[in-house]
Amino acid sequence: MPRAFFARPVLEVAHDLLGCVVCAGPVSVRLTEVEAYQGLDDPASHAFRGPTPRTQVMFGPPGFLYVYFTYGMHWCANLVCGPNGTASAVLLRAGEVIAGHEVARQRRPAARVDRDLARGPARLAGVLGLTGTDSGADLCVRGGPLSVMAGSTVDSAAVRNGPRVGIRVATERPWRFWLDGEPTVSTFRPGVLRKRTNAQTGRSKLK
DNA sequence: AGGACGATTAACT
DNA sequence: GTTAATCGTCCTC
Repeated sequence: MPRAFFARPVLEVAHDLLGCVVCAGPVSVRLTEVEAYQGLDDPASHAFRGPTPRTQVMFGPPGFLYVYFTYGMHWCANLVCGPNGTASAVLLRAGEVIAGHEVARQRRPAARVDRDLARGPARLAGVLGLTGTDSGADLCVRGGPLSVMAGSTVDSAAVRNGPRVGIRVATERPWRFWLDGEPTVSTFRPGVLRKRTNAQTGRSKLK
């Protein structure tokens, strides 16, 4: 896709990414579920507290890949969107593998059925073979680790949206988008609430 | 320098 | 339905 596709408001891009096809080597995935993160205006975004070495790519121009490591074992992939500097991105949450099944199964041996190959953000990044070394890659040049292409037309009436999965803040923002009835869409799960500790509140010691 | 937590998954009961 | 795995990142002191 041209950079102008990613340069639009992130909610618009998230909606339009459904049905698009992402390709990494021989593996192609048709996107069925994504989430929008609106940078500095979104407490749930990694970019909310300003740029860090990890999130620097989000603060650059749209059309680049942001890959992060989480839970000590998983990679997740985002596409940087919106006007330059807004630090917005779309998390690729799930999709249907439509080509390269053999390589996809090698990359994700734990998947028991093909439906599970790219069901969930870490599985999707895994099936695409993306890791931290791919973060910062340009999506709009040939030969990169990931390319995004238009898929078959999606009926806008099939697009649903609702709260994002697994987050503890900004839970009221309905910025998760998915295709109704797709078996690869992950089930909703609220963020796990944990008790705040003294160290986190910064109030452990008396003043 | 120390510690809490995570845009999750797989393997359990 | 529950929970362990596992470590980079970032906040706090």
